[in-house]
Amino acid sequence: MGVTEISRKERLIAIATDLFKANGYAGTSMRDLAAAVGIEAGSLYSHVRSKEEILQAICFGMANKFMRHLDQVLARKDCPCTEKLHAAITGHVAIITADINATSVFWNEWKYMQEPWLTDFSKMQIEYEAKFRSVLEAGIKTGEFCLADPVFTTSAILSSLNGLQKWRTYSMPPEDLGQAFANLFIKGIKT
Amino acid sequence: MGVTEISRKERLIAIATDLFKANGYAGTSMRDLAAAVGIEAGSLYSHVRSKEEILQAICFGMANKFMRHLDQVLARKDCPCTEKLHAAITGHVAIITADINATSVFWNEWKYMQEPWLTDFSKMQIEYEAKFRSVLEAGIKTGEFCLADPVFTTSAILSSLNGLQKWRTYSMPPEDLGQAFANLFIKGIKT
DNA sequence: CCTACCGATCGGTAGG
DNA sequence: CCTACCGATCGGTAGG
Repeated sequence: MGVTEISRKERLIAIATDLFKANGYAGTSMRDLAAAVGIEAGSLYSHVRSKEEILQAICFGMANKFMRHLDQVLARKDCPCTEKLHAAITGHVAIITADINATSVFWNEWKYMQEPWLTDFSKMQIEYEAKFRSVLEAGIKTGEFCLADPVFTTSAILSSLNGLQKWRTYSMPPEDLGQAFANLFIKGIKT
Repeated sequence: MGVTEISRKERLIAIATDLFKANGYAGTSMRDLAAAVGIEAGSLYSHVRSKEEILQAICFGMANKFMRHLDQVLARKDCPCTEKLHAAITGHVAIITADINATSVFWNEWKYMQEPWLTDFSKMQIEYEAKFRSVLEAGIKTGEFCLADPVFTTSAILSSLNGLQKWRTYSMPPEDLGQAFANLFIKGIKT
């Protein structure tokens, strides 16, 4: 029972993710979702409490993946900042490419959540950016990096990576994208 | 009469731009817009034929601004590619910062347009990216730039710049952002 | 998981 | 630019 319940709910969320990416959260009706799942609209509510609960699951699911990985990178001892930044970038990109549609929802639709989730989510975003920035700041102190404004550069890097969810085509295999981003940005801030 | 008509319609579009940015195209009703403008919902239709016409005006308005500027940059004679790329980046950023909300709609809501606008718009995006990329490719030939994959690098740069519309705060005056982006990316691809 | 339905709201129009 | 309204669709619920 438990297993079936969970997997059906997860299947529902996976289908909703694709629809939210294609048509937006506000542009997707529960009837659209029901049709894609293959049940009647009213039946959705035996799996989820509300439309928004689905959005919350997608957004916080991705936020947790990003945060967990970055925390692992930050915990490394005796690791040059250049290497940490490299790992932070490639890991971030790997999480994106593992689920492009969920990333799109995470990045573009989170604003449709209500309070208190809206505030919690924003805090996570700000916290993530601060942790990411701490790698740049540490690299400036060690002399590995040369950049005037870590706040700016962090935003510029993360904007570029997260923009991946809108790319129409890739010129390389997805698993090579992280390396390409890391090369570009590390060269851009190296001393 | 003509003047008043145009300026009223432009005011309507300006207000719609703010609402579309805040709540999305699908999440903004014509009644929301009417209330913000200060008239009744039905009265909107003496200014615009449909909700989508407003979206078209915003999206193509921005697309044209971006394209016009890039064409000017490409037309420069006896200009090093590094300088052209610098001008392409700072100009693109200047257009974004001049109207952040319109950029957000241009970037996030264009998918809600119907055919044939959808196809026309996509073509413009692809054309813009190709023109932008041609600067990188020319710079490789002259030996100014060193990068393995111009398709990738173009997408990475434009993703970063366009991501500006989601930034919560700036760490510098908006007019300095273009220079900061140009520094980062030119250093990242310089020989 | 379905049927049948709730009140609310949607984009848009007719006629003035 | 307003009033009054159209048919369609929305998120969600009751009862089975």
